[in-house]
Amino acid sequence: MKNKEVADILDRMGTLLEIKDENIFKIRAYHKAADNISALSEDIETVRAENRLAEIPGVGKALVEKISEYLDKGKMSAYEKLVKEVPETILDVVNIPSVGPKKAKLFYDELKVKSVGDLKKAAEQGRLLGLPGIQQKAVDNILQGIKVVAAGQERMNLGKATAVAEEIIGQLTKQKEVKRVSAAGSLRRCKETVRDIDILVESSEPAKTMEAFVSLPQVKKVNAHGETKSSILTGDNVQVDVRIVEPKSFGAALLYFTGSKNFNVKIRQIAQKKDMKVNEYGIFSVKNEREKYLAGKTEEECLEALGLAYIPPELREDIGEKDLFSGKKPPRLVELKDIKGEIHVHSTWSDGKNTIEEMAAKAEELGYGYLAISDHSARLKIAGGVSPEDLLKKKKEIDGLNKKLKGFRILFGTEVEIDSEGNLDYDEKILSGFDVVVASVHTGFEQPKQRLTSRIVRACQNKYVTAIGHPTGVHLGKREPYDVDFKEICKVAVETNTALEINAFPVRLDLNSSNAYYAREKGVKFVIDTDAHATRHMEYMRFGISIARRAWIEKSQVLNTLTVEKFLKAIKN
DNA sequence: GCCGTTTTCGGCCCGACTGTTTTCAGTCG
Repeated sequence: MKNKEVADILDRMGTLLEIKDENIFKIRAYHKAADNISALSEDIETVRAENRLAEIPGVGKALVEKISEYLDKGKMSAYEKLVKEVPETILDVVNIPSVGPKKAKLFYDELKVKSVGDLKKAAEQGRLLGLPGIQQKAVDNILQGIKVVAAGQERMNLGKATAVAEEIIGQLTKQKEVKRVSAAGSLRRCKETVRDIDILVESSEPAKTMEAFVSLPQVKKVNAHGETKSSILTGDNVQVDVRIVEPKSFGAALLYFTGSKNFNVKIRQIAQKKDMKVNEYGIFSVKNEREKYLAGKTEEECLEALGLAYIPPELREDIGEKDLFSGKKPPRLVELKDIKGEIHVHSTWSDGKNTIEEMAAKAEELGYGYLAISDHSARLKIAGGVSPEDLLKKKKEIDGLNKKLKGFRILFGTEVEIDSEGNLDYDEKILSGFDVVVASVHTGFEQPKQRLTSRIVRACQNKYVTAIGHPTGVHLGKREPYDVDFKEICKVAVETNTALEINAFPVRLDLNSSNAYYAREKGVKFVIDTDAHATRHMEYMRFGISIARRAWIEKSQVLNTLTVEKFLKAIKN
């Protein structure tokens, strides 16, 4: 998939054009096209092969040519030309907080600053001071910004972001004057990764609440501290922004700060057509030059004023949004309470921290009716893979526990290795003994696309394989997904009635939402699993649900929303 | 550079905070 590459190059061009002082709308066109391409659920090379590039929103004749050139030759002449005029390394300068295209241009024009290194030197030697609009404070901010970037302010996974946010929300909620608190931004949309955390607060005493926020124990640095907006950095460099709004604006602000950016643009365009205006304070009619407040207390009320049904935050992205703005009700997406069991958790039989009995007790506590204990197979020695002999003992333990349990069933499962040739780690006789088989790749990530794909395809074709575990192998912040022909895998998964897993473990979140969106369109069935290695991990199910919802997945498309009897009937064999 | 249910030309979403200024530009979301 070259989607990210293409999106990156267009984004870079947008920024370079801005440094060149080009037309702002041209610049925006580049960024917008980049946004839409990175959110694309299909492989852009496929789109190109089928001559459908122009169907991507924001991509017109000129960009079709540039993108095609890049995909064909691996180079884009317009980009090459641009970096001859403006050094590419200036993009890193623009990336420094408090430095944007304008300041980068100023430093380049006046001081020949071409890189972050140049900028650091110039700042330390006092050469920035005295340039138009630059005083000591600005220099300090730039030096601080360079430090933060150096410390690696990457995106964190949804699990970590949720934990940080919920702790702060908990503390803010304790304030007496605080009436309502909600996360907003990409966290509320449940994106797989989140850069910073947005929190919205309704308070009867804003100044007091803001003071409390910037004084929280986890605050390392206060970046901004105002009446309605403050921004802090936590000990581990997570940026948290809090905004305080009035009751009559809470819904409008929540809508606005939840985004996504493009979603907001569309909402405002709809408003304009109806002689209305949308901002974070409310929905207003603007007939005859007079503004009248129409709605703002809740998101529901705001969307209704615009003639729209409620749109869950997870759907407020570019993918699949087309129908949302017609006023039609979005589908009833899968919810956490629909989940009746899961089929991919580990126990002390392999590398899990808890016994089968403890895992089962946790599942019951979560309200499930069944749980498949799917330990690693023999070959994965590093994770304590279960030998064929031990499988018999494990089965016995499960049978014994099941006799004691009422209204709950432990299933005998495995997470079987798909080896480098696509063979499974247990033979057919052993495989036939399991209730469920999750087949996964844990080795040979670097193999060529063709080979990796055929390994997974072969696993799907095995009549005992229930599902493919974490199908793309991504490790957020560590490892890119492996190079597979996802289109082919979806096709075979449908043909063979093999489910694809949405792995809810926060560093995985695999399938991701755009892959899951594509798979759903192709008719793939899903299982949502936590891959828990300890009882508490089973609470990660919520993140898998979020990914499924972002992919527009409904209850009927998720096998583990079925009761155990129906589930076992629905899977292969 | 994109886009069109009044348009193939003339629009293109909106506001807070900061740091620099005496009214605003730049950055950020």
